[in-house]
Amino acid sequence: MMESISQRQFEIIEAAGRILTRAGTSGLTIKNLAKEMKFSESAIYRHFTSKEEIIIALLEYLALEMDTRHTSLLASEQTPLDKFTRLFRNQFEFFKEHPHFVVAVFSDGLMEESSRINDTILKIMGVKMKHLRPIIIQGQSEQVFTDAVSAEDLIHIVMGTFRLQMYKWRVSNFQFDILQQGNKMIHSVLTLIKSDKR
Amino acid sequence: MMESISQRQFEIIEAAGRILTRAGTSGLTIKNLAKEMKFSESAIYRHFTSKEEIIIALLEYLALEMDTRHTSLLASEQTPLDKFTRLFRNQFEFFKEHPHFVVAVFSDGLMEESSRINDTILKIMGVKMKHLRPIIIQGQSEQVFTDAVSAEDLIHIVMGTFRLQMYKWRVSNFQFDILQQGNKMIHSVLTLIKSDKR
DNA sequence: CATTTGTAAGTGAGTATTCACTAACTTATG
DNA sequence: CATAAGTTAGTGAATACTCACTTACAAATG
Repeated sequence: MMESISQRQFEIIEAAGRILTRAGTSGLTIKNLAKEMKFSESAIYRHFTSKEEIIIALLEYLALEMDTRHTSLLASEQTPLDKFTRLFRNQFEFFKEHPHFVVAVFSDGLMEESSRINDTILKIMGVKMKHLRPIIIQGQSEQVFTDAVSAEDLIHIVMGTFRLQMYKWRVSNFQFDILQQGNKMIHSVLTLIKSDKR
Repeated sequence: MMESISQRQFEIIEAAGRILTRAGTSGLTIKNLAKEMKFSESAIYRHFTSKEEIIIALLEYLALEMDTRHTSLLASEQTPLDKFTRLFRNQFEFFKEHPHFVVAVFSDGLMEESSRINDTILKIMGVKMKHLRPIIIQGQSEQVFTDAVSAEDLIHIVMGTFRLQMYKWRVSNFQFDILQQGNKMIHSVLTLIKSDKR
């Protein structure tokens, strides 16, 4: 694990992000990264021991950022419905600002061989679920969400819907407005999982 | 497009499938493919002009196979509920028999290099939706599925749930029983989209 | 204060390896 | 014997990564 990150390291993962957005996972090479940083390939290795470490730093940063973001977002007293809507709106806003994370997280092509990278991606999904789960459970106990389906299954359905939305956005090359489409989709899911269908 | 496929070509895409299952998209190289076929690399090129053609042949085969499979499956007169359940059970059974297709279809690793491959993957998703859509619409008009949410959004939610199930199966290295888990999940989705939640 | 020593962050020219793909030749088969 | 299907032995391009060396600046020391 990387304890904390230097300024230069941060610049590098930002550059990596820009490359991911522009050229996808296969475009993320040390050569391109060096070009983006406007220095030589070998200089990259002054700041990271391997390419894998760069990707993991990028993903770890996302996980941390997402966790703190959601924690502060959900701190206040609100109805489960509000929290639910806020959580996803916040996600869509974040990914709209940083589309390269969509490429990173929703691409399995990113170093299949590395189980560490896969684990970090799963960790990110875990962070999201960590915040979603209490909302769902609270909603169910307050009878605002249906309990005809288990909380875990509700989470699965909601996450699956979200992920597919991201996938569609990505394959469209970020052409449509993810905020509008995403919120529309979340509203539909919400309609489904509410106790009464109104 | 490939009109029809020779016996040898079929053997090659089968071998490609085995490699995908075992080693993922990054393991699918001409060298590995040749080894799997027990002949030299160059012999592959007697049967396909490029690696891209092999992948496309694999995906086209899946699309065709899936289309005919579903067409015959859904021919008989049945309730939308039956059709829905059958459609997905059939899918899970198919992927259980041919897990490499999960790797191929749900990996973006294959995608980036070639827009043709990307298009073929989208085509496969399209085939699935082609069969799902009339079921949903019929179900809505018969009041068995809710119409509080549009058919397109229902399709999205159902497809997203399915895809996430496949993703989980894949990252678990096909460890759990996809038939059991999948059917359980489909039952949950069905509970949600039914007009009355029973 | 002047000089030595240490270090962080660069450079450019390599390394070995892997990749998809090809040319020329041989063998098997109908 | 003509063609289909295989082989050996390459190609150039790309990959992640390493090497010896340099520059700029900071800290330690006589």
